[in-house]
Amino acid sequence: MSSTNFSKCTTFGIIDCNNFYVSCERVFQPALENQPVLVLSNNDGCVISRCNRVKALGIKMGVPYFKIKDLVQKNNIQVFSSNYALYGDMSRKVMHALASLTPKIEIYSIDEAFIDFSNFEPRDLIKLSFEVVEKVKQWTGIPVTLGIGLTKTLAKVANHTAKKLKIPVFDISSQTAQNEWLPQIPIEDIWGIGRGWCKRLHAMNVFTAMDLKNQDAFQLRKISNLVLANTVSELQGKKCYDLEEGVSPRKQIIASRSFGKPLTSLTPLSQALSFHIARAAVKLRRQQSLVKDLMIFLDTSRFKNRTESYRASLTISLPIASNDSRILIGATVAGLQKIFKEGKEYKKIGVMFLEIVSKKHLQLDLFATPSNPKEAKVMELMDSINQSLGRNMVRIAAQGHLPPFIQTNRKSQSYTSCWKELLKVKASFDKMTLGTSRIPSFK
DNA sequence: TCTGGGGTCCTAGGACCC
DNA sequence: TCTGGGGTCCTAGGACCC
Repeated sequence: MSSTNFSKCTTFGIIDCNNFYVSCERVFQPALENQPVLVLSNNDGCVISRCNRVKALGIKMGVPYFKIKDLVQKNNIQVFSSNYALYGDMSRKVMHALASLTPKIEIYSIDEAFIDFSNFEPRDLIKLSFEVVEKVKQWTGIPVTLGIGLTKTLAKVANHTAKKLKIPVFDISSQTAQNEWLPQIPIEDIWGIGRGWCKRLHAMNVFTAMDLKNQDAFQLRKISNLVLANTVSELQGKKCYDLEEGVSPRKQIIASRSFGKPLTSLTPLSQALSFHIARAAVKLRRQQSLVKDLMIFLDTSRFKNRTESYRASLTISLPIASNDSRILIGATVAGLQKIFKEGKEYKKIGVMFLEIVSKKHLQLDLFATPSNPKEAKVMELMDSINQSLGRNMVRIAAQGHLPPFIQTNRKSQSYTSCWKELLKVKASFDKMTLGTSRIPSFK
């Protein structure tokens, strides 16, 4: 391929933070750098982030913590409850750095972003990629891996390969690289191939990324679905997914939590539900949207037997779409009473905003009274107070006191979101020699 | 004793209409 | 009482992602 042709090719990069939550904890506690570390989900339930040493011990993603406690003790693994405020802030820092170093990015998840690498000469591209990895680490402390390919799916494959090879950058754009590596990648490691498809593809003697690439996307479409056919096309280098810039508003917002200990009576359940509705409403207002239909749900433990288990949900349609926490909470109180059943041990409650509309396109009911603009001001004011003084500083009375239902025993400090918990750095200057490059020691 | 939370997209099938 | 064929829209649920 001539270089003129090459410059017209679309090329994608994907950058992925290594063991993101663990890496965030390590930034603020460098002593953890060479120790085994893992991070747990809400209520310290499951393992959701592991450093390489923990992975090597065979501790799988999503495994319940109580099942590995012995292993943790034996190997002296440092365990953290999740600290989402911290991870969110670190994510913003990483994305900001990335945006300043590359032409165009799409934030794909808390720890991943696609990059538009089109129109680069291969040599420049590799040089830039190494620079990006180095600068992100230098500016944020977070180690990252970068994969490059002709499509998003191939870039993901490249990223996966880089991690396997323990190198910071890997480019799978060339046919040579694809011929060498695709036969070594099992289909379960491909973006978009989950457990269900994996099983069916195995039955068709498709085991590796190369096997899948060699399928006829058109024929496969007839017995599968669009997503799988697109994955095959993308492995063949035919672009199906573009870079999506800007943040698109959520089409659905969910807020729910499991309880540390089961709840049995209506009042605390109602408070917990109000708490989640208020959280979801903040997200709704942030993206300038309103909700028309919402669903509340209630659940006992997933792991109970059938006779004891109970789950129920109720969809509520508002007469006029709203984002006012008071209206949303008010609308659900009666609904919760309807689905609540006495004598059950509830483990989880939550809300889903299903039908979300833009504030600009609000349809008024023929008989509805238009909302008072002063009412909207109340929510604005509440959000701004909570933003500057801390979450939940002002809340709706129905939420009751702060939720006692979430258990986190091993949370690190809120280094980036709470003045009282800023990192304290003590420098001792006694050993420092002026005029040399020696750095003071930090405690 | 102890098992996360938040999203997207697609498809099948039912209801309803002409 | 018997009986066609096609279209749209909506919803629940599945599969996948991080």
